[in-house]
Amino acid sequence: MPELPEVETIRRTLKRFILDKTIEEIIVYWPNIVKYPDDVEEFKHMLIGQTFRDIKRSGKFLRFELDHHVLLSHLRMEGKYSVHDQTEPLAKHTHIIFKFTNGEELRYHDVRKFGTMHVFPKGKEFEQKPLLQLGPDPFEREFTLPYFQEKLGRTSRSIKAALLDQTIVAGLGNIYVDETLFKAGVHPAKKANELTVSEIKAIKKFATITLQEAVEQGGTTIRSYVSSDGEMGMFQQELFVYGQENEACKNCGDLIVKIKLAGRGTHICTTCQKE
DNA sequence: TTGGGTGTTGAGTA
DNA sequence: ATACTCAACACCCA
Repeated sequence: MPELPEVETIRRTLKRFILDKTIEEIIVYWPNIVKYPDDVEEFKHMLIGQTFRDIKRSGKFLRFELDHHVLLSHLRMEGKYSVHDQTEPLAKHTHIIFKFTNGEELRYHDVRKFGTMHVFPKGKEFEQKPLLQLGPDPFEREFTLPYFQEKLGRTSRSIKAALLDQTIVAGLGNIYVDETLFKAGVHPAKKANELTVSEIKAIKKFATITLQEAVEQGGTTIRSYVSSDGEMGMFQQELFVYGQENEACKNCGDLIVKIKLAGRGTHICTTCQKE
């Protein structure tokens, strides 16, 4: 569920709770979440005794920086972090616990168990999967018009599929791709390499604006997303097309329709977004 | 009741 | 290279 704005909100709220906290013990109830190292005991060994120094973000990945290692965490559809006193009862679907030396603990909760974690020595995290192939997010300096033009010009896939491709631009998911393409007035089925320069400029501009505004609103809560202090996002009030099927387009009044594209539910106004 | 859909992504196939 | 299906898993709703 979380896309860039939700991950960024989680990053900011979680920082307040875990910086300078030291890991004393780790409990893993669902080992499949730990992708690297493949041995869970080694995963624990690399982190125990270390202190959280910072939390950063790359696209939809959280990067927990400790003294000597970095924990990469991808929330996929339903991953959540929260901090509790160790005496509080565990919620259902809590799969990994990082116990601190101060009696608190960081809990990873994930109803669908799709989330992933990787641990690498500090500085090595960008040299291998999963960050190696990740493109820049719209807030990074590398996300320039020439870069974006070059990437889009090299694929005949739909612009929807291209924007969901995290190696081209990181951080957009199904909600923000649909919102971006609506605001840019581009039909999601249009082939990426057939877009005009002005369409590419509009997509770039509205992707950045939409993500920025969603960060300012604390993300989008559709069903289950809450940040690490339990707060819901507010950006769902600002959605133009996502989840708005059979509602009137806020721009022209025609009905928003939902189609299937790139394997995903896709929301469009067929008047504002011509093929 | 049950099957299809869900804010993600990777693998396998043609 | 791309598109399509399936997989991981649990829950919700028509």
